[in-house]
Amino acid sequence: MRNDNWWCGRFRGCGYKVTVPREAILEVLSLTDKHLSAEDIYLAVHKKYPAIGLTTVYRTLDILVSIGLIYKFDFGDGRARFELAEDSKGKKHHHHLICTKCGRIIDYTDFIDDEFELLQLVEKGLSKKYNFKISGHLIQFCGLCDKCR
Amino acid sequence: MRNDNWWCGRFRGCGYKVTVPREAILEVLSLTDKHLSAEDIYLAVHKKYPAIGLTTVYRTLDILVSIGLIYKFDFGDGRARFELAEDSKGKKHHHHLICTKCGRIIDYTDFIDDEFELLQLVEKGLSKKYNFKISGHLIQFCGLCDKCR
DNA sequence: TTGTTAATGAAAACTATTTTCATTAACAGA
DNA sequence: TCTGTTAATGAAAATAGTTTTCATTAACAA
Ligand SMILES: [Mn+2]
Ligand SMILES: [Mn+2]
Ligand SMILES: [Zn+2]
Ligand SMILES: [Zn+2]
Repeated sequence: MRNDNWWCGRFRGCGYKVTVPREAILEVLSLTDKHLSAEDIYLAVHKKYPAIGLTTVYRTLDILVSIGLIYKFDFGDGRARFELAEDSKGKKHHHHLICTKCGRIIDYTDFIDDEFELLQLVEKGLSKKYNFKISGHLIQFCGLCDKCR
Repeated sequence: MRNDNWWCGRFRGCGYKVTVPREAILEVLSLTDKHLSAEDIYLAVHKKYPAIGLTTVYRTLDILVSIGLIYKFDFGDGRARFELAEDSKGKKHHHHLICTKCGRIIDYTDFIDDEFELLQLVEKGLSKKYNFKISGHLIQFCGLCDKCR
């Protein structure tokens, strides 16, 4: 049992082994506030561990999404982007503001309480009406940022 | 001036010619309530006009998105999906409920007024705080549909 | 320490989408 | 209606993100 990072428990609990690539990938994600693509992560990880392959990055990201440690987003630039889920560290639940010109992403938490209140109401209503088990939501605004408008 | 469909005006007004492929693609989109992929549209159009190519479908969809006649969505299945914008015909503004297991998409308009009210508030606040010119929003819920839960 | 088996990396495959380029058709003006 | 200009088109090739294959390696339970 090499390491006792906070994620090892969740990882082993789901039947996955704790490996060097997996730890390296999670470290990269936990040290940034950006929304990284698989290749971004590969390049960052590559600096410290040049032997880790892009395939492993993709595979690990799939697992991390499936066990809820990270979120996967599509911001319309043709590649998936990832960010650590909020429950673990100091991360707060937030939504996104996307510049359609330069691709800049802003995390915002303003009005999140008002949004949460409405989300509760809507989720409840929808799950009853459509007999849906709702597990998540996506809210984002798009437009032009201060530099692009 | 061959045709006088409602979209011809908008089309010519933006400097685009009205062509057989463009009309065929818009017809397919206006006759369905589904969320079609480029290939879906290509196949549908192909039945009536076998000469129309997939490339033209992609090109036309790009234009239609850029002039606001259709919306482009990513529902996580690896291909873009399209649907007619609401302002033109009997279409109402709506949001989406997505089954993560079978991929089913449900258009819902329930609570849309409450959502709209909040969106107004949030858009106003965000555009002031971040000096963003907001042009659109995306709201969707994901979970398991009645058949998959 | 060892055996089992999941995890890995390189290369190839896959797939949605875009680009290239020669040909065709829309339509403004005559 | 006819014609010239030029945007639009379709086939094929290229691109790029992601997934699959398969032989090798490493995690970890015993
Ligand atoms: Mn974020
Ligand atoms: Mn819809
Ligand atoms: Zn911008
Ligand atoms: Zn379903």
